[in-house]
Amino acid sequence: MEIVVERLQEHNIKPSMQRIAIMKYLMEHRTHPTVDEIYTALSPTIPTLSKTTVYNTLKILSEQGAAQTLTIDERNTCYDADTSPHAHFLCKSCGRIYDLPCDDAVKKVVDTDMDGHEVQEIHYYYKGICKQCKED
Amino acid sequence: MEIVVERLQEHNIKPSMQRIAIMKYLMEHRTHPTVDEIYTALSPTIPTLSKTTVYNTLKILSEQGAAQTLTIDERNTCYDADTSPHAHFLCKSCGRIYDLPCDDAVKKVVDTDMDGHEVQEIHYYYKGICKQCKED
DNA sequence: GTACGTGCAAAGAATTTGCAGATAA
DNA sequence: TTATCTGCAAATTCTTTGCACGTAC
Repeated sequence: MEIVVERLQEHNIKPSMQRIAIMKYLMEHRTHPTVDEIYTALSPTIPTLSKTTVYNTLKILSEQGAAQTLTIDERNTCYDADTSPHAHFLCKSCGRIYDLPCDDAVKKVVDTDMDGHEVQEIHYYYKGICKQCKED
Repeated sequence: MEIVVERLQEHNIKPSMQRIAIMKYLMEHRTHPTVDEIYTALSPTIPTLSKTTVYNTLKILSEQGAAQTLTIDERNTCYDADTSPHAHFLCKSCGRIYDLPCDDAVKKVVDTDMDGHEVQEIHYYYKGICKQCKED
């Protein structure tokens, strides 16, 4: 619990009850949930929670660097508490998003071929059929 | 003109007047336009054009591999006639999307660390401030 | 004639906004 | 107090759907 509060404070976010719950959910569920998934999961525990607050909170978390916004899924925006450089794989069949290690060679690209642009965010997305779905 | 028709046919898309116009626009404007930009640009020339047709056509182009769907911009989906492997840079200030060469080392990743997943699409997105905006 | 393409209007879904009440330093 | 946070409802925006008409082979 305390680690969640610290995480918020490290990123200059005042730890309200709702924000703690949302940050905590993101840290414990590395499934890259959508706004709706988070809302649905927390609603029973926090009956007064509104979707607006989930939207607001995720926006702040993302802006302050406490979470990452993923646009890999065209339908819904997803969120990830892991802000370290890593790639994502979206399975077109089951919809799951997997984390993938980000090769060092890949990171190097940023320092080289950027034509003078200043890079603040890196998103590596792969899409296809995941191992599990291929086996079925 | 003929090259546009060929491009459609190569991807098993019947070349209607609207489809040719949209494919042509994409091939001549490498600015990664949105549905709205394409619609607005072509409307004067094709007064009866509907946005539904633009949506339909871009969906087909993307499904058939004649164009690429980009989700780098959280607000709008963008389209790119260049389907060869290359990365994209989105400037958070001016909103422009730049093409970037895709390092060979990057492509290699697909064959190695994929945990058995079958990759069908690769999207490399970078975000930040572009050279031009930094100079202003 | 039959299958396909187009475009209007309506529906649907995701997200944002305005604002009033609740909360906290 | 004084800022900020929350949550409802309404508005907005993007995209899809249903359907009738048009077109082409």
